[in-house]
Amino acid sequence: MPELPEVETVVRGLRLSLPGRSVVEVRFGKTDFVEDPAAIAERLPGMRVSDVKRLGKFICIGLEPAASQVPPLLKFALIIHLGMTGQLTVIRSAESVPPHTHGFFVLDDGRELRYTDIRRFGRMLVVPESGLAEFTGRLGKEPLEISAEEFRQSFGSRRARLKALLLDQRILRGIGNIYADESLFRARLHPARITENLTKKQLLALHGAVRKVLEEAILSRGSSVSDYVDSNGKRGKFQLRHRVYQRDGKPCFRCKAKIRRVIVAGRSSHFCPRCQPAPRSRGGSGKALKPRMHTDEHG
DNA sequence: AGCTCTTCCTGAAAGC
DNA sequence: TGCTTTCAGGAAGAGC
Repeated sequence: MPELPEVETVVRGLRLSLPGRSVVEVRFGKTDFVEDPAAIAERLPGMRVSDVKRLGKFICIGLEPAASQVPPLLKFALIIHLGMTGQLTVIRSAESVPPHTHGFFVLDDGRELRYTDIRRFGRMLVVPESGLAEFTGRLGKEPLEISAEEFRQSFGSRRARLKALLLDQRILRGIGNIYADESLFRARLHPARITENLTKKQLLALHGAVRKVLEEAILSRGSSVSDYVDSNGKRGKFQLRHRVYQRDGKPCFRCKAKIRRVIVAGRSSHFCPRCQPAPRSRGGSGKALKPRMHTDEHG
């Protein structure tokens, strides 16, 4: 599944191909993942790519009028979310088209940008440049940019489970199931722990673990667990370095205990029961925190 | 506020 | 063997 490291890898690849190129033609297959496909097909031809950015898990392709006599007031961005199985590739137009390819952006150099998405959980839309700030404002902080202090403020006083908060794009943008689980393992924190119960030290460990996991994954060009490929159609390698994700039943690399999988916050969550002790279970090395028997039901 | 359930969609895998 | 059911999951929305 494309998360921050995968999207970052795709964006870096697109940056080598797209800026300076103009869109000649747009075609769509199925369009149920596209917001206003007719407008996109009408507005993109003649536009030139100015830049490619990543906003969390969104890919943001900046477009400006290619003809110099047109006032550059009409800048906008094509924004794409890859969902679960989305792929964005740049390839010569003559190459064969894989199944489930539903978006074609023909470029002026004999190549085209293609969008392939088996399950069509992805999203595609255009946003005028004037609306980009609002779009970005709905998202949380970049995990690779947030400071330890900001991280502590965002997480410190919440009662939700750690896993739920890590996946919440309004708090941090870009983390998905893989990197949530991998970060929690490295911080030695159970996914179901209530965030406000964490010590300062634990929050700092989590902040560091998130950064480190994401940076390592980017260096490995992302995780290819199902359909993920980069803009050249190549798979990533970080799946070979996963320590808990989809390793249930296998021994923990650190302590040999069997990795377990449970549902937390509606998502399958993989963890080591020994390295990441469950909340309120006896067993942790004794901190002063005693689990409460009863809590008030309403809030 | 935060949890669970549902919806979207397809293909793989499990069940019968 | 072959058909049917279940599951997986990012995100958004409903309902509790």
